[in-house]
Amino acid sequence: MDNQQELLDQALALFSQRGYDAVGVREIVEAVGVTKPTLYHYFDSKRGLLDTLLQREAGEMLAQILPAAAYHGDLVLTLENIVRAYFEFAKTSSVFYRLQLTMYFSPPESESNQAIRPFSHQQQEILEGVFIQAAEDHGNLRGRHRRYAAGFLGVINAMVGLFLNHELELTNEVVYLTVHQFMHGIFS
Amino acid sequence: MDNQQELLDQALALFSQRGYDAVGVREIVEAVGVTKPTLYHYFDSKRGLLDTLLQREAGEMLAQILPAAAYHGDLVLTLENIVRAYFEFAKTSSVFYRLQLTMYFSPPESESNQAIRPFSHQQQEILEGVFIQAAEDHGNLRGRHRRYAAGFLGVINAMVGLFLNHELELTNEVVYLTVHQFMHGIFS
DNA sequence: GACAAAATATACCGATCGGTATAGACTCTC
DNA sequence: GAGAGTCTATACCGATCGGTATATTTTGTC
Repeated sequence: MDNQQELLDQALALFSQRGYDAVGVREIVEAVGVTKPTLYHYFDSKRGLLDTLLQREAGEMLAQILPAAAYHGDLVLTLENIVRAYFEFAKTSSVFYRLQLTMYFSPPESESNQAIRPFSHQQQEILEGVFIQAAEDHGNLRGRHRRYAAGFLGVINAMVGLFLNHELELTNEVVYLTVHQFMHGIFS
Repeated sequence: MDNQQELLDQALALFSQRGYDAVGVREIVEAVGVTKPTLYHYFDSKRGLLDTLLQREAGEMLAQILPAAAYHGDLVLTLENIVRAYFEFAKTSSVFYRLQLTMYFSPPESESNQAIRPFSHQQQEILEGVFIQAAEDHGNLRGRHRRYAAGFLGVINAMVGLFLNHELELTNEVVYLTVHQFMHGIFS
């Protein structure tokens, strides 16, 4: 009976399936069984709906990743916690994970990308922070935090991508293998 | 004076900037300075325009990557060649690289994703083939080719992503570092 | 220069787009 | 139970969507 939340839920499902631009507000309100003025009562615009949706979902995602990214001297442990947090979120919120991934890689001047950018930026800073802190203990990491953060997120998203296509299960073993490979390469 | 190629060029630029769904055919023909029937004379539909565009650009991309992915017993050398080929293509065709990346991560039921899928599949098979061949020489790689291919492409795209955001130059040093990290991890 | 074919333009199609003016229904407070 | 504020529906807006019927211009061939 909560039309506002139902609108967010259906918008999430539809955006994730076919994309923000390809889904009209008409389709969203019909999926919920309400009319357009109801949507525009809660959200000022289609873009406002997207922003509210992101605040809800991305907020939850960051809330799960942030504590996992606390570095306390053990880089391997921290990276494993991060990967586990990403995998867990991908498993419990796969629909949003897909949307977030799509938006991150959407064209730079698209509304999608502009809406996700603050969230992506926070994500990037969290990961970079880990490598910056770790560089205090391991000098040979210094100055490479940006590349490492981007590469690390790249492999995480690659694994989640396989999972979303049902080509991989996100087990604890994959967590270990992902971090181990990142730290020591594919030969060890 | 070649309207067909100009239409493809402008479509590429616009799709890459703002996305396939957000760009109307009207905008494309206006950018070229022709009218809609001209576009529909060369391409049956907007989707047909996209398909023709992909055939042209993705064909060229694969043509540059395929020879670099020839494995002749030296995995490090092959991976460096692959990374170099990707980086070179990203530098000379950054607009299409962005579009291709966007389409690869676009929603599974979107036209964008469906159009790029055959190309993505070829890409994936090329990379997996390298790791399958290399596993004949290095047994400990066996059975992991899918994860390795996905992860490797993940870091490549992460580096190109930094480049597209002007946060990284794709130098030969980055080629070496990317492959070295993949093979031996961040500590060595 | 006649003729066919390819290329392009004018003007239009129905459908959908995001968004809203207006009014009625529901809920809560006093 | 009167009034205020929230919520929702009917019905509509101008603009744009992808696409096309028709006609005209250009181009190449003989």
